[in-house]
This record gives sequence, structure tokens and C-alpha cells, in this order.
Amino acid sequence: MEDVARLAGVSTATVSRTLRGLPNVSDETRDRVLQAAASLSYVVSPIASRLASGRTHTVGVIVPYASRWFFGQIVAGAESVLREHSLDLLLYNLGDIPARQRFFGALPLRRRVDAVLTVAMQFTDAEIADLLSLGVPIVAVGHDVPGAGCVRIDDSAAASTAVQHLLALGHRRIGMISTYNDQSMFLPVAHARRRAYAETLAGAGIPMAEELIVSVPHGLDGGEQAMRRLLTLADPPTAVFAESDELAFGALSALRRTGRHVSVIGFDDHELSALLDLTTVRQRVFEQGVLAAGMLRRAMTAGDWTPEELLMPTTLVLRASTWPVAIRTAEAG
Amino acid sequence: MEDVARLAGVSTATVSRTLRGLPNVSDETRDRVLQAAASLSYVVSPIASRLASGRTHTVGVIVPYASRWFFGQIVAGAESVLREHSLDLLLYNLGDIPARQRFFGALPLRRRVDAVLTVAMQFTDAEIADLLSLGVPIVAVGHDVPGAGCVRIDDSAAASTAVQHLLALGHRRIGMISTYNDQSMFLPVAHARRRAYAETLAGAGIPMAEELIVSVPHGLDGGEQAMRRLLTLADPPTAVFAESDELAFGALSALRRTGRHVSVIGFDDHELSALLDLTTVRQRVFEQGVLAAGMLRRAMTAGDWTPEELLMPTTLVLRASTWPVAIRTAEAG
DNA sequence: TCCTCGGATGTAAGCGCTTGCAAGGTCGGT
DNA sequence: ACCGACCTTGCAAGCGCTTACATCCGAGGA
Repeated sequence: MEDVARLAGVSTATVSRTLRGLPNVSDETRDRVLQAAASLSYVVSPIASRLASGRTHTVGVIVPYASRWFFGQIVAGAESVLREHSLDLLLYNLGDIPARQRFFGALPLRRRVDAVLTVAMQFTDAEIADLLSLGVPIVAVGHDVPGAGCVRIDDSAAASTAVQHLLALGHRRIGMISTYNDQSMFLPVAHARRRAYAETLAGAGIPMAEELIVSVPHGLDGGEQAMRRLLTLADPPTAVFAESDELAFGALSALRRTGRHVSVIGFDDHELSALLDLTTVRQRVFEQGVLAAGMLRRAMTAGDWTPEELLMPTTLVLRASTWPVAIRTAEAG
Repeated sequence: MEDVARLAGVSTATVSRTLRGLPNVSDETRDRVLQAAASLSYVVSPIASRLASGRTHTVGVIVPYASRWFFGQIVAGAESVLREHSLDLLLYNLGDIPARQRFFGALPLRRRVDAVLTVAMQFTDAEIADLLSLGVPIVAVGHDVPGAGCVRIDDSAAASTAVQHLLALGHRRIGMISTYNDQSMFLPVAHARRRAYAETLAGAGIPMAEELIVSVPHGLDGGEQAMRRLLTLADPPTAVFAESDELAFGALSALRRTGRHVSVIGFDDHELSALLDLTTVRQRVFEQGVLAAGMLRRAMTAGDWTPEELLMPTTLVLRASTWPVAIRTAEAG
């Protein structure tokens, strides 16, 4: 930077001001500095600039399972807007217990980020306190964190829509595939969707049948396993609501391999759902990442940001994996 | 840090040395410092430490399409090992031209990273020169970069295996689905696999038929489109080799919707391939990310690193999407 | 004409660490 | 008892920027 200053015949302070686009630099000086910088192909050291200014220009992103489709979409969405404003994105994958303990033990985000984005995490109160102690704005996608901004869908209403679709097709014996994770904990969305399932059935006057709710680890295998278990019931369901499309894929696979026929509805509208003709509840995942990042940016810029809440719409997407209860029953019979 | 030093009754230099695990600190002092740091719940500012030491503890990762399954796996694999060594991963998604121009115009990696990981990118010579000018070790996954380390499969041999499988099933009229991107450029793997396809057919004495090679944008839609185009040929193929599983999925979809029967073999062994019963060539993608990150670590640690090259094995995975030519032909006839 | 005011620059003190160098101590060998 | 080698620790100079504050200057206003 000194070299640039010398070449332009000004002080480093002026160079710094120019390069950051501060207003109080005369046009003539500005030109001279920019030209000098260009001719030396000089770029400021972000690290030094961060130390001096105290702003990290980095946002921490916390996800439970980085390689799942849903989280990949969120991260990609957030990345696209952050990159545009040359903010760095630091990804933390907190799927397993060790990773999580390490994270909350050391809290590596401290002095590291200007904001935090968490995606569908189930935090304990202590963990939330730790996060808030960072003193930076937080935005949560897919779940609520007290004191944080929030971008999500109405899980309850959306899940209810799914179940109502099955009810409208005449199904009365409706199963649900739910998930738990390594810690035998349920992610927030799992809770919400299961509750909506139960309430919707209750609302239709259908008695609760515990055996129709199967909880498995997330993923294709989980879905397959769950469907197989449902099929072994004395009175198996005629339709199943899966917490996510990936589970539904597994369920479809089980059905195909066993030759059985059960309506299946998923949740998310995964990019492969159309291919598999899966009826599902669509949510715009990538876009949620975009919006969350935007909110974060606003929070970092405005000093007096108060947490916003954004509710995204969902759509029921009808495909061939669900049908009126009479049809296949007749076939099967 | 000063506070910790005062509490432990030592200098900041000793605190720094202790906290970084340098050897020349007495056990007694070490304990005292660690305890002081713990009681103040102090953590070093990575930014300051980076400025002072000149090492960024960050690796830049460049991918063309962050949200595709393949790249997601690589990034997740790399992240897992980098995180373990508390190295940061900075992701750059260079899919479209503007992003790419911005990247190589500003070269934001300068003074920013200690190493670079590039995944399946097609760089121009100028771009490679820019990258090398960063003066940090580079490792490429899925393609070669002169002067850089490399983790990849033998695309040529693997693609050849796929085609040979079709040949062994008696197919003689074999199509190929290849891809190009926004810039109408072919990624390195596309080149390699197409060449292997051509050479393998030539080796079997089968004359080249230009119309059997279809190039489309990557993805399900591309695959579907490509297969539809192949089906309109006067003499359509009895088998098709798709450059990736996602293309193959699209192809299968086209087949199902048109009711036609064509053997399809993919490439990658995507997590959904088993579900769709797709015959494919398996490569261990996540692991390539892991290995590449390991190589990067070695390169950053050892001062005298010379680029290594790692060749990963591939496996032919037989499923139900390919069959002897006679069978369906008879059926169709 | 003198004074005030605001904009354009320069000065220099950090930001919170790392690290070369030097100082002080310990210990074994002679 | 003395010396050199080695280990532990402290000192202080940066790392490359940002920014509060001081300075300078020309333009208006009285």
C-alpha cells in the first residue's frame, strides 16, 4: 500500500480511503490512486484490513448435514448472495456429536464472523446462549431461535396440506415416516410435521394409531426400512406421508421391490421427485438461502437491526405416487 | 492475550507459544497459562494471528457447479478433513461467465489462502497462470493442472469399461450422452469420456456414427432431451452410455415416458442410482475430496512439496438398466 | 479584509497477535 | 569452580491495514 501511496504521491490513508470508496477524496486524487494501484496490480490484504477495522466480512453457516440436498441448496443460495457482496462464508457441519461438542467447546466463531446463519438445527438452550454470546446477528432457516431472524415455511400448514390431500383421496389409514438423528434427537421440522400429521388426522376424526408412525434415520435407506416396517403391519396403511422426499424415495423403492401399492407423498420437491413421479409439497429451498443471506446482510449493515421473520409459501405438487384409495384397493383385492 | 499473560504471570510471547503448542515451554508454565486462558475463556483472534504469521489457514476451493451432487460430495469430503485441522474452506462457485470473469479479474484469492483446490474445472492457460501466480500449492480433482497435484480416476479406462460392458451384452449401436456448459465448453471429463467411447467402439471394429453422440447441458433435463433425440433417429441405439448418472436418470425418464426400451449405463454411482436400478461405473467421490484435502495439507506443511498424483479405482456396478441386446429387441419385435 | 467553516489530506496510534533476538538459568563436563 | 550448551522466557519490532485527530486550504459571510 505504501508503494501505491508513493506512486500516487499521497499518503497511505488516502489510498485506503480511495480503495474503499469513501466519499471525501477528490476526483483527481482518486483517479491517480486507482491508476497507481492498477499499475502495481495491488490488492488490499483482507486480513490486515479485518484486523484494523474489526469487521471480519465473514458469515458462519451452521448445518447439521452438509451433503444432503436440502442443505446443499440453502448453502448454495446463501453463497450466491454473500459472494456478490464479497462476504466470506464459513461452513460448519455439526452432524455428529463430536463435531458439535468441539464446536460449542471452542466456539471457533468467536472473533471470526460478523453474522451467523443456522439451518434446521435443534439447539439446546445452552447452545443458543453460546451463539447469542457471540454478539452478532443470527438468522435461522427452517427453525426458530429466540432472538434471531428467521426464514422458513409454515411446516405445520404444509404438512397438514399433505395429509389433507391423502384424506381427500379417501385414505383413512395413513402412515407417517419421520426421522431422528444420531443423537436420537428430532430436528425441529420433524417435530412440526409429525404434530401436524397427528392433528390433521384427529381433525378428520381418525383415531391415532401409534404403529403408523415410524421413525428412522434420514435418507433413502431409512425410507425403505420404514416402508417395509409399515408393510408388515397386520393392517398396513393405504397411504404414507414422508417427512422428506428422500425418505419417500426409499419408500417407493421398498414398494417396488415388494410389489405392493401404497400412495406416497413427500415433502420438499427434490430435483429428482419429478423423475420418480412423487407427489409432494414443494418449498423453494435455494431461495430461502438467498433470502436468509439477504436478511443477514441487512442485519450486518444496519446497526439497529431487529430480527425479521419471513414465511415462504409452499405448493402441493400432484404427481402419480398418490391415488384415490379405492383404485389400488380394488386392484389388490 | 495480555490479560491472560498477566494472570499467568508471564509475557504475551509465552502465552502465544503455549497456546500454539510450541515445544519450548516448561510444563509448569504451560499449565498456568492454559488455566488462565480457560478461566478467562480466552481464544486467540485468528485474524490477528494470521496477519502476524502470514499464514491464512484457509484453502480456496473452486468448483463450477456447487449444487451438483458430485461437487457437493467433494466439498463435503474436503471440508471434513480441513475442519479437523481447523483450516477454513473458502468456496468459489465459478459456473457462469460473470462469476468467472470477476474471479480472474480480481483474483480474490490473493493474500487470502495457503492452498487451492480446484474441482473438474476447464481452465485456460491464462487462468492457470493466474492461479499459479498465487504462489501456493494447488491440487486438482478430476482433471489435470500442470504444476498442481491431482486426485482423479482414470476416466478413459472407466468410460471404456462402461462401453465394453455394453459391447459384451451384444450391443453394436451404442449412443453416448455428453455435456457442454454455458460457455459451450466441455469439461475435461466430458472430453475424456467421449474419447474413450469413440476409441472403444473403434477398437471393436464399430464404425463411428456422429448422430449417436448427443451433447446437452448437464442435468436431468439434458438427459431426457438427449434420449428423446436419440430415439428419433431412423436407426436408434439399443444402448446408451451417459456421461453421468444424472444424465442417465433423465434418459431413463424419457424411456419410461415414451415406453421405449434402451439399455442405459451411467457414470458415478449417484446415491439414487441404486433406487433407479441404474447400471453405472462407481467412483468414490467423497473420498476423493478427503484425499485431495489431505494432499493439500501435506503441501502446506512441507515446504518442499512436489505435486503428487493419485489415481482412484472405479468399479462397474451391474444393475437392471442394461441387458443383452437380443432380449428387448425380441420383445420389441 | 478577517474569520469561520467544511472538505481534502496527512500523521500516527493502534488492531492482536508472532517471532527473531537476547537475556537469564540450569546442568554436565572438566 | 568455570565454561559452554541448551532450555525457558521476555523484549520489542513488526504484520498491513484503518481511523481519530490534526492540519491545511480555499470559499463565503460579516
